[in-house]
Amino acid sequence: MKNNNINITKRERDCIITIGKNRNQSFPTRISFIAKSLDMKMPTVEEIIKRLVEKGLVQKEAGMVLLTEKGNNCYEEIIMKHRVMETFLFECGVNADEACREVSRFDYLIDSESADKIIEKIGKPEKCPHGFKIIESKR
Amino acid sequence: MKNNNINITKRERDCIITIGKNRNQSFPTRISFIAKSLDMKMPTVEEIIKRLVEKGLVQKEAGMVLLTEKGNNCYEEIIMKHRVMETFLFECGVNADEACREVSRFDYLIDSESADKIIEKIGKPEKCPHGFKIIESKR
DNA sequence: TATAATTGTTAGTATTATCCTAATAATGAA
DNA sequence: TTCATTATTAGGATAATACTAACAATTATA
Repeated sequence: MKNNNINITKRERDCIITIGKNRNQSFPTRISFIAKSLDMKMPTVEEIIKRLVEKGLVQKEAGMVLLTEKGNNCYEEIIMKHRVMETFLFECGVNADEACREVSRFDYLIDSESADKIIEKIGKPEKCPHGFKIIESKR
Repeated sequence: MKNNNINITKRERDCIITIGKNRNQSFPTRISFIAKSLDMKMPTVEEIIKRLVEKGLVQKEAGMVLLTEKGNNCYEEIIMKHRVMETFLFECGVNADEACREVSRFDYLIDSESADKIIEKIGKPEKCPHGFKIIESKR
């Protein structure tokens, strides 16, 4: 009730978002892809992924980086929190992609219980305002 | 426009809030007081304050820890962001002191420009919902 | 005032998260 | 098979957060 369900860091969040976004793509998610997406070097990504594996959120399979069920839940939660907050900011008059960038800094810090309550107030948006993709902010 | 005006860490934020909250109190703000308030040891606080002095947000005077003008502006900004977000969460049905605790995790990450826009939407609350004091969250 | 208690500071460490380069290993493509 | 890409490991570096121990300075009190 008081804290977030899963404790992750900003960069772990970024990696989860990158992997999750790429789930249903034709090409598999690889360390190199995540590194390119987030403008990081591969060993840096390797280390963050290592931690996510330890936390049971990610698994490696034949060179691919996949979300576990737990990781997928975590991803869905962050996306939900992100969209809800972003929609709110957008309705306040913040530019859509600016709102996206900004919310990326703290979406993962929002309580799930709070996010649920915000949803009741604001509705569950299926996508970012204006259809912008959720970005993994570069630090 | 894209980033926050001043770059501070979570703990720097906590210290600024503690000092700012104590500004007009009869007793001066000391390292020991901040340490007690935030449940940290004095050398830890000393180091964070050292960084805040380097950033021009805090100054030391006769054993007292004071906010500079810049530091005071920073404090006012965070408080504003905090209250506005907290009010929003409260209106969504989140318990007042829970909202306070939660918002303390990310208030300092909100853009000033966004906060201004939220204010136009939600009004400028003079105090937290239910009059709870803004707390410096314990990590 | 002398002593005790509280505060402040410095030194020295530790941990975690982020990052990197360089080297090597493995895999895939041509 | 050779080249290129990708993955991994090793080895560092830095910043933020935290601590204990030791000592200095200040304040309070007996």
